Amino acid sequence: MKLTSKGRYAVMALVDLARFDNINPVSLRDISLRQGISLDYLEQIFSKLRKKEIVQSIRGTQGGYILKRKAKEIKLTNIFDAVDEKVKTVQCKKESKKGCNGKSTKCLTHNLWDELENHINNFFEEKSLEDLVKDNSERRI
Amino acid sequence: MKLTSKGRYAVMALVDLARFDNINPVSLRDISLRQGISLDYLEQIFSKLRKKEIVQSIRGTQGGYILKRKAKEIKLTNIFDAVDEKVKTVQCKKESKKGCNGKSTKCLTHNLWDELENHINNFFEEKSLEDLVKDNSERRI
DNA sequence: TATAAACCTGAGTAAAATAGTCAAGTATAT
DNA sequence: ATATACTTGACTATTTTACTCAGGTTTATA
Ligand code: FES
Ligand code: FES
Repeated sequence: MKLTSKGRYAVMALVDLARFDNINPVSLRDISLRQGISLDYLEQIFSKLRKKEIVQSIRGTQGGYILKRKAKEIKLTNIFDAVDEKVKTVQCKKESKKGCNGKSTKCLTHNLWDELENHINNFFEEKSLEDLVKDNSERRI
Repeated sequence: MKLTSKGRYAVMALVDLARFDNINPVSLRDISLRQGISLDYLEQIFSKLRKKEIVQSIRGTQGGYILKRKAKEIKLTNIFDAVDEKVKTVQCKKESKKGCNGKSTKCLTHNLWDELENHINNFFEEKSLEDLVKDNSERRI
């Protein structure tokens, strides 16, 4: 079970962006330099974040990105959802009555993985971008 | 973030095995048929489980595997550890003072991922094989 | 109005991880 | 003897990841 770079970078970039929230748009180039993430890769990620209305883009010179919603209202779960970093523990289709083994009942471990999925998602639903920015500025004092 | 087949199968196979605990050794062939897991793959998995003393093998005809420890004392975390299904959220080496970005401080999200890792591992440390077997037999009543 | 900064889009690709298979054994109950 | 079942190690196809690359378009500003 591991976190992918895409998810990790998305959050990292947004924390960076959120720290300058509403002062100026932040260019991907700056984020790229500060956080050591490839610019081209960031563009892919921000394209998805924009489509899910987490950030807003401002084109042209002096352009960049700003948050579209308040940092408090952006949960980790929204970010992960936007970049397709999904938690997948069960093998079967949840809606189907069939199990992952192809049989007509769910497998011996289905409930367990379902519980695990909820356990992890709870964590993501609780954390907001604001929390992350705060945690970070506290560390710096 | 997803669970691999190896981890999923390891737990599934052990729940199957634990249900017959100490009556008879259970052959991998039987588990393979009941759970729909390739026999060859099961062999790989049980080789690891044996090395970590979670199961014990009995060779020859009528042979198979039995649990080496009590089901109550086998936690999910032990199983996952045995088959190298590890939870990996941070990118950097935890011991190192360097960050995942190559800089001399930890990145903006390091603490977050560390918390997440603990959150997930807590789940694995709480659940024992006994719990899983019970959950399952209850469902059947 | 020329220019450069910055966003935008889609395709392509190398490397890594996963999910197995395959082959050739050894041990033991019957 | 023989069939059942564990043991071991190598090998491979597929999928996923983590990017790169090549072209755009928009807009502030000199
Ligand atoms: S994971 Fe859902 S049936 Fe096995
Ligand atoms: S994950 Fe540890 S420094 Fe970034």
